[in-house]
Amino acid sequence: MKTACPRPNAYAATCPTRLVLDRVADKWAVLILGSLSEEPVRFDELRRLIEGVSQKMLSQTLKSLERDGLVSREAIPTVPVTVEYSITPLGRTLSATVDGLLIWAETHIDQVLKAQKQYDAGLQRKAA
Amino acid sequence: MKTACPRPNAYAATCPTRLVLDRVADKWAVLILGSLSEEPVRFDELRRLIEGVSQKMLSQTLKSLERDGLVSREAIPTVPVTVEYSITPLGRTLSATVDGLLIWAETHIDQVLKAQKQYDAGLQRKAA
DNA sequence: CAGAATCCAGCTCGATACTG
DNA sequence: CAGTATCGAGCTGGATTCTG
Repeated sequence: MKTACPRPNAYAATCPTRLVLDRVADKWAVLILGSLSEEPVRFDELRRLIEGVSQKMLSQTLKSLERDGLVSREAIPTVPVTVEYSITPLGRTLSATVDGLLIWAETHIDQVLKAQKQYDAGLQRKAA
Repeated sequence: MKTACPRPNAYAATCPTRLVLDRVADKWAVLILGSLSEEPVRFDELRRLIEGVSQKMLSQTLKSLERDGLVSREAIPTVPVTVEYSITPLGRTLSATVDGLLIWAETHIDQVLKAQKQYDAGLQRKAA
């Protein structure tokens, strides 16, 4: 707890750490960042790439990401308009950090699943 | 994309990576894990420590964390009962990973805030 | 193609009250 | 102290429809 914005109680509405956490907590945001890691992608392409997004959530999330400076938007004046989204350098550093989490998930999911089974089994016995 | 559970499209309901992400996305879960990092803490103590939790969310989140094997619960048979929650080794590895995110937040929040200002300023001009 | 706007079903979460 | 149970307001997000 030696940082300017103290953890773990950095969640007061006034504290901006919360803002970042909320962003990462957003399923679609993480997915979008990942999809843009290799190259710029168009709106509709993203829609197909990210299975299950509604166009509302896609548009909404892209707008937030752009506002946060994590993604940049470029409208190319073709007919009809083409819009390319790409990840910014800032977004890339965040993405790298999030990757740490994904790796944790992949390497520890077995333990989590096992713990769940044991827990549920314990409840079974009590119920009986 | 060389992992067993492919990213970024690891979000299908069947894919357990999602489960972990959802856990991390949970504000209270992160806060609880942080609060337990030093030593075991009792329920009511947690309630005071974590400003703004309802006892419902605290109880609910603790239960999930316990089920996932991230937190362990020990009931001490005093009168009235005392219950101590502590972080497990598994929970500690997750917490360490999440810390990376918190550090990112602290070191980059300035850039994010600045980007937001610029974005909002841009909208202003259009509206005018 | 790239969105904006509207409508509403469902789930989350806080508040409140009660229990062992 | 350590919870559980219930209820309702509010927000989230999907489906649908429409525009430049």
